[in-house]
Amino acid sequence: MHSLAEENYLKALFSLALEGNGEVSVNDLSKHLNIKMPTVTSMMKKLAAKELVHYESYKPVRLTEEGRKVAALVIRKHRLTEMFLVEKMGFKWDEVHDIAEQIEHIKAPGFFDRMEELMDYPQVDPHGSPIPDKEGNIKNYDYKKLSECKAGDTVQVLGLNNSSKEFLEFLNSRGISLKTQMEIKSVEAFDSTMVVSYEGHEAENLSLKVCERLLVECI
Amino acid sequence: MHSLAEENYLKALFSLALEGNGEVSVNDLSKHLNIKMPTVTSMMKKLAAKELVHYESYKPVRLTEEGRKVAALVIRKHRLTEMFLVEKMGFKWDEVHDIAEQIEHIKAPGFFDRMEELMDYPQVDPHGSPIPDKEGNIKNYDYKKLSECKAGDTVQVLGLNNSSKEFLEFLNSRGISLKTQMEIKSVEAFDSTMVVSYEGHEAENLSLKVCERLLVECI
DNA sequence: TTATATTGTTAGGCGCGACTAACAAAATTG
DNA sequence: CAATTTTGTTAGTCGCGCCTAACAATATAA
Repeated sequence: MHSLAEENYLKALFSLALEGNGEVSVNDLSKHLNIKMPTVTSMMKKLAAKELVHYESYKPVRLTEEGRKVAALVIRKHRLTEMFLVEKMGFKWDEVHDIAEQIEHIKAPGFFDRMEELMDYPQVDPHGSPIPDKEGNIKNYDYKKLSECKAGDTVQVLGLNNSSKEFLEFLNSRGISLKTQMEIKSVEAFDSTMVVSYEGHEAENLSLKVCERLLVECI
Repeated sequence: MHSLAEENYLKALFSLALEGNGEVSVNDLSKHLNIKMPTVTSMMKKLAAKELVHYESYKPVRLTEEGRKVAALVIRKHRLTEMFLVEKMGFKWDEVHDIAEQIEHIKAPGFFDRMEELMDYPQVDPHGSPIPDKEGNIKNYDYKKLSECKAGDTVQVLGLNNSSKEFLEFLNSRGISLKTQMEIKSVEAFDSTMVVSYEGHEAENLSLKVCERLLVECI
């Protein structure tokens, strides 16, 4: 079995790999986890010895197939938990991350399988991120960023790029959630700010930073 | 905050104290936790420094008021979790211990409070043990052991003394659960074995070992 | 292309929570 | 009460996962 620390490194590698081309620098890992570089280096050696990562000195790190699977299974537990907390326990989407962060390390596959069953096999978590299956396979939706759409498009919010507490609170304050449908009224040429309208909001300004974090589908 | 190891020591102290007079020997702790004595000694020093136990060399250990409270709050989390797993997630009473053993260390009071609310403030866990309140107070039911009853008594099972997997499986095999009502047909003078009858079981033999572990109320 | 900045590694240390070996105190018992 | 057994402590070690200080490699810029 893998330690809590190992699981966190694998999870970090998984998500950083998604943002880039699959290769992750020790530095990025260090910053992402808030752990000093020498510690990261030595953990990379350990994970390499366990064949969970490909690692050579001074080269970026890649997950092995096995490492990717382990990471995906932790992420599965995280996302099932988040969904369960929202769907079955009445938490808000901005309250679930920290709890899920702890529960994802519980060693009891049946517990998570039971959650899944009780929710009738959800495909995504409360932030629109896909839930890996028991084998660690992830269905890859490729949503557009809202920022890639153009004036006149009508879109539906289906996911978030980076669901920090601050971003979720911003969305709450604007009444935006998953499934919200919006029409792009205009895009400011200078700074890419968008004016959008949706249920109860006639003309809301969304900065580029926001538009890049909203994942949508044109409808 | 207290480490996982510390919480486990406190929990062990709490339950061993209940079995005796409140004093627990290093040896008992060591055996109960499956941790060698020197390790226990040094943890006692650490807990004493944190004022969670009263400890002097070569003397038995007692929880302080604060230590008792911390232990009770961990037990609260354990028992709420067990109840939630059974009531809301459909697990059997003999499946929940190991999962609860892990979840009890989650640091997220709101999570457990929400469980409690969803279950409408249960008073006992699936094995009949009382659930401490948020302040760590435990309501003390003093049930009788079945072994203390006599032929002719009619009793209701309300709790278990020591709910090991093996004992729970034994009870399952005999169709005995919480709330089961039984009449004591006879008590064998030689070895205290009881013959009891209950729903669907005309004459079941229960050894002294079993009768000492069944907590009942005469009705 | 050399100087500088950034990134990564090595070496050594630390606290935690476990361990063994050796010894000391207390309890039991002959 | 003395011998023995049981219980408890001290001293020292170990792996884990973190750290800092110092140095080395690579990348960037002058």
